[in-house]
Amino acid sequence: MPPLEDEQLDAWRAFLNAHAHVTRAIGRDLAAAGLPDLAWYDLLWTLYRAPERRLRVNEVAREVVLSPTAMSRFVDRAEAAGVVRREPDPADRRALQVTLTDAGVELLRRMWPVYEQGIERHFAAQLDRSPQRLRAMLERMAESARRTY
Amino acid sequence: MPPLEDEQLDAWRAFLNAHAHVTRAIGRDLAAAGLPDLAWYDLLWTLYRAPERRLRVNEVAREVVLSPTAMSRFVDRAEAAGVVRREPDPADRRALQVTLTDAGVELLRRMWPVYEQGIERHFAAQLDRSPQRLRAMLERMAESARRTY
DNA sequence: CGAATATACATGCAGATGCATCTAGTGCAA
DNA sequence: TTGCACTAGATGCATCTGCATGTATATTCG
Repeated sequence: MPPLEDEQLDAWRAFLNAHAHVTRAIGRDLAAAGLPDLAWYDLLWTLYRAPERRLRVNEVAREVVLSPTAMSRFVDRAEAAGVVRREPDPADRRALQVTLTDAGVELLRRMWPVYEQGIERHFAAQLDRSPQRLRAMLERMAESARRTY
Repeated sequence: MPPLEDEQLDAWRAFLNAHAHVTRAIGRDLAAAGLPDLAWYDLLWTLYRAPERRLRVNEVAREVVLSPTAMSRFVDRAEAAGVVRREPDPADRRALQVTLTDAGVELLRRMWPVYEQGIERHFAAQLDRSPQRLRAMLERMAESARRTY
């Protein structure tokens, strides 16, 4: 492996910084609008786009990159808030399917404008003209890191 | 503000994913080597490169994007571990300077090979040929988000 | 100068996380 | 079919976080 160059290291630090600042800024925007955090959007949206709008707990966990433990409790909270529901999985009695409720879809809709504006202002507005290239690069990174599990 | 396009949104999700997976992978590598988390490296390194290797608590917090509360307690732990020390700031008696101990420098040195390899494998190896351009973009993002404080 | 305001850091409290562990249910294999 | 390793998910515990607040010091301005 070639040694790490200063420019690459600088890019890495910029990566960490950009993530921290942008997610914080969006989190603040959501909180200011009386809405839950970004993580809630991720959970709800992941279910929304899933086939039949339902996924098993561990599947959602993988999608949003949360440990099964954290997801189990996250679903507790989301269920208590009425935005998702746990239902038995007919195909496997160990498993539970998490499904989106109407209130969940509704929350998703309320969050989107605020979230969208945050992504737009802090992220998309700074992109070059080829978001695909960036996306491909980021996906290679995630893939590389995921493989080491 | 132009509406958010699908490609931009895809890039955003890839960004969140890449960050989550890569930092987790590096965290695991460090843990497997019996070393503390990435955040420790950030703290120590920030002090290491600071003028005179010392910064006030809130200054370090800003550098590594941690709330002052979190940093206060992080410094507690780091001090208990003997890698940093709190010293009164002669210029302001409210403030405390955090300084690196020899053991801190030593830990930094032990962590670097593992950390470097993680950055190299999961991040740098996936970069295009112009890390500067990516870096500039990421810095614009951080800057944009920071401004909204 | 002295009062009001602002800043640096610490801390009580209420969440939220990961790890190890537990329970229940699956599936393969002898 | 029964026994055993494996998987899905929940939970106790220790740890870490943010918010609101507290204490001490600095600064500003009438």
